[in-house]
Amino acid sequence: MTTQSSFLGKSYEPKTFENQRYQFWLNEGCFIASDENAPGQKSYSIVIPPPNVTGHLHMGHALMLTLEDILIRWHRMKGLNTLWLPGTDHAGIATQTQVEKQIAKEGKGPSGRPLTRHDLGREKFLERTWKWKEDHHHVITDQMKKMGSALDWSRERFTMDEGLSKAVREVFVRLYDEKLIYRGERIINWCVRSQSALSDLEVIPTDRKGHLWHLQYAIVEKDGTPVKDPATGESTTLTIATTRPETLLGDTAVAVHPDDERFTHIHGKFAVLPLVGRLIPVITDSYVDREFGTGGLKVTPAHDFNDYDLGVRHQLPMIQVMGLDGKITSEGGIYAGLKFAEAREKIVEDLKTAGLLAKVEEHSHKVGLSERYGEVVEPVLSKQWFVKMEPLAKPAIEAARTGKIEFSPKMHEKIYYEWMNNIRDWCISRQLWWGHQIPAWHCADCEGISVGREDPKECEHCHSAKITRDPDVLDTWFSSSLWPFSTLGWPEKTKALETFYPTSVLETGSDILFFWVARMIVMGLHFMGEIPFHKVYLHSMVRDEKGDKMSKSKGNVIDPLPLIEQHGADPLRFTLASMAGNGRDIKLAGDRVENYRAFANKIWNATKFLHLQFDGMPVADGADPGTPPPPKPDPVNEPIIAGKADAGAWLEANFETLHPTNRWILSRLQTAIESVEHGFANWEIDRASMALYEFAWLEFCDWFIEFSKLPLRKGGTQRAESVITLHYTLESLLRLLHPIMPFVTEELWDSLPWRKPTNSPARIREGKLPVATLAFAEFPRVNPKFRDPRAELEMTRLKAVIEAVRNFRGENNLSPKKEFALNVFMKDAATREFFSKNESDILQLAKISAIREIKAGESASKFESVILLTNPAAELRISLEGLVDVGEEMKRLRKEVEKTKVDLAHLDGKLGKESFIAKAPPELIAKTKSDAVAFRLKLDGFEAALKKLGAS
RNA sequence: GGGAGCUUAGCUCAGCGGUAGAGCAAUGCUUUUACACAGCAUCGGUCGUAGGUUCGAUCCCUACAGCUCCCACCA
Repeated sequence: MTTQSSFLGKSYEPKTFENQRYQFWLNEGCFIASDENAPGQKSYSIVIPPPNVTGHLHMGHALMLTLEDILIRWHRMKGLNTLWLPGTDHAGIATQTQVEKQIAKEGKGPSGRPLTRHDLGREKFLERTWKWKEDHHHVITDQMKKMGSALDWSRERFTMDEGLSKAVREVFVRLYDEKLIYRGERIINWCVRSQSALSDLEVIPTDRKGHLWHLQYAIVEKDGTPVKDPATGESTTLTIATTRPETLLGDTAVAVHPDDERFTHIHGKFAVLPLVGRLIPVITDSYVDREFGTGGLKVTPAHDFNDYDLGVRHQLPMIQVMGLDGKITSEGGIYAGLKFAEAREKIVEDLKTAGLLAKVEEHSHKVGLSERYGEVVEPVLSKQWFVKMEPLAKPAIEAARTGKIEFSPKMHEKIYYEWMNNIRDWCISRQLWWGHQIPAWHCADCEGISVGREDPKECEHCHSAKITRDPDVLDTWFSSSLWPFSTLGWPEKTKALETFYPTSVLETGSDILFFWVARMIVMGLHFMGEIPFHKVYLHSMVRDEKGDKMSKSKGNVIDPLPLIEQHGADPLRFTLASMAGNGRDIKLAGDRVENYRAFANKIWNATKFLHLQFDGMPVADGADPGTPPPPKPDPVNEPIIAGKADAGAWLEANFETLHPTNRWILSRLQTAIESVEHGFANWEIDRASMALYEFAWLEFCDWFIEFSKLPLRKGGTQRAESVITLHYTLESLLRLLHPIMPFVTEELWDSLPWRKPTNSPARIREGKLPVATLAFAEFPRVNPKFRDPRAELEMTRLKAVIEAVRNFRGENNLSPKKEFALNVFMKDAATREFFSKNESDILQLAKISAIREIKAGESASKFESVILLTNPAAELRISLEGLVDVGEEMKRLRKEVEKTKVDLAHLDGKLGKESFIAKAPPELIAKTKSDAVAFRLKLDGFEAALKKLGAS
């Protein structure tokens, strides 16, 4: 035997229960969704944005996990067949790099250099990477569990597992057959560091300080004779400004604007390529900006996206001078073999020597850096695989336009359109090993390509057996784009797909709108014929307290794990939930988490307070959480709730006769439920959080519990009523809070004497008994019967009286121990009734020794202070003798007078304006008038009191 | 170059047409048997600047300034 109050520790100590609670949920299968909905049941599903399989939990993950878990737990409590599908991403470059680093540490290759993946060979390297994946996979998944995420782990997927690989292959083959995937030689972004192509999105244009070198090109006729300048008769030269002089090796033209009169005489002529001596044509194109630089442009089709377009337009040769290895190719003549940076130096030097460098300017321009490594990415000409996006994008744009997919915050929809309307083909091949190898075989004989669901034995065009598989793998985002349906079993027609596709919501960081969200919409529509999700919720980036991006190099990374360790997962979750506002960046400061830890502690202690009311009650020790606890004898409330186990039903039945404070808190609870419901439903989770915080702390703890102490002490019916209200409200509050703070609410709820076990359809199907958990307890619903405006008004009045006295006490620095009597002049019968009814509460909470009514004309003392209330209509008079220094009190009164005067002047100002009277709405005028009357009365009262004190 | 967002108390942010709000911080008083991870009270703001619309503007409109982000091919 033990007592209820010893059930809970002294204060909130999350470490003592978080892991056990999570384990309990897992053991009981609380997060497992059913492949089929129960009769009449709806489904709700979210697929997780899969974190990098070898990654670590960062604040972005923590935010994502919190927000999605809130939606998931909320819907599960509302009775939906709820699936949150977990999984991880193979993250091509990131993972491969980590394994390469490990290999490099292990030893030296034959040339004495650190080992590379090439020393191991593709097969061995992939084996190593799989092992690395197996070894590290648990790190991130364990960390996700620490956050409390209610994920259905029985359905966990990995982008390279068998099923998903099958889906990837199926998609590739179909798109290839539909001619939506093609292979072509294009200019692409080449990352020398990773030796791979990158998509446009993986290149970050970054401001770099550089130079603008002005090069001089001699203009000649086709036969090499110099062209004379018509004005001067001198040999013509064209000066061209460039930020990348080394690319001149690959120049195949120079261009000027067709209407640029400065250059009319050189149209159709040729330029002598400096240092190289090659003759290249002068072309005209309106793309050239006359204002920039010298008005002349050098054209390097193989190494610049714009020049590539120009090259295509004018059918220029494309000379690849920058090699994939980061060195100048043999096309670069004497510069061959130099690294790009070295070549630039040498070329500038040589230009100077040759007198072809007109001038050098400082210049700031954009350089493409690799998203992954921050190193310069070079545009080069290369054969790659592409997805033709335009036809695929059309239905995806339509889906948003017709409202089938909604974006929140709204502004992201615009960004989505902007990108989708100007979409470019997606380069999907990567020269890596870790990933889905492209299912295409090249024939050595006919050069044909064979693509198929099964590995071919021979070329499908010429039947030659000399075929080799394309070595490239697919962009990681290719498999991610299939995630909403590949994870549910596609291309098989599974029950899970039928039940959970389209998913309900896609929630992720706004930074991967294009990388991921847009592409999922495209793929979902194309392959499922249906949108992949109904709503897109995009959260903002988490930054440090100064608003700076968190980065390892800056050292300002706030790691969620130590915060969980220190304060618990719930406070971290509450912090993130309360800051996930309107789409602006989240500035996270550690002390916020501390603050919400205090909140958790507050709830903890409120629950302990409730337990105190049951103190001494016998309960079974070590109750098995898996079985419903036996009904507990309840000596306190048995007489009242006899036969009725449901506190809510009892309160509803007896609502009319409840004490106003009880009716008040029940009424306020309905408002809280409404706010939470609205917040959760409308992607305003911060508001839902704040509403709960305020209800729990300010209304329930600060006022209701304080009010309840008196009846609890009194015993009898009053006590029973309070206990039941207290229990009911707290129990509802815990259910309301559960989606945001699952651990502490479950721990506390499980300690309650009257908790009811519940069950889920998935568990029922397995024949499992109900279990005591909030995981699928019913989420509170507004009960209109508990709405009570009269009780709320009564409480507002009561609070006004108590606050007025506390205010007086506070401003005069009076100790709460110092009790004094309150003389009250009551203006009407209703007020008189109010004071007599609430006397004990006022005495208790305002620390008053007695309330005495003073009749009209009667004055208690000269030394008294006056506090005027309009609601209830009363004057509180407090005798100052032996209590407060008269001078101090006069100061306070003068302050009040000043304040009231300002308020009054403002109102009078309004009322004195004819235009206001003529045009403002009548209700407002009436209210302003009555306010003015009240303020004038107040002012008179204060002035009279002041006068009296002054006279004494 | 185009676009979006932001600018409210020392800090982080709500409010978005009728006399400015919260939390934290600061200050004072309290160890009152849920909680000092607490209670009560106080201090603190010409709501970025300048115009306009309106009886009335933090809220709507215009311009400007500062910050942030996204997109884009200025060599």
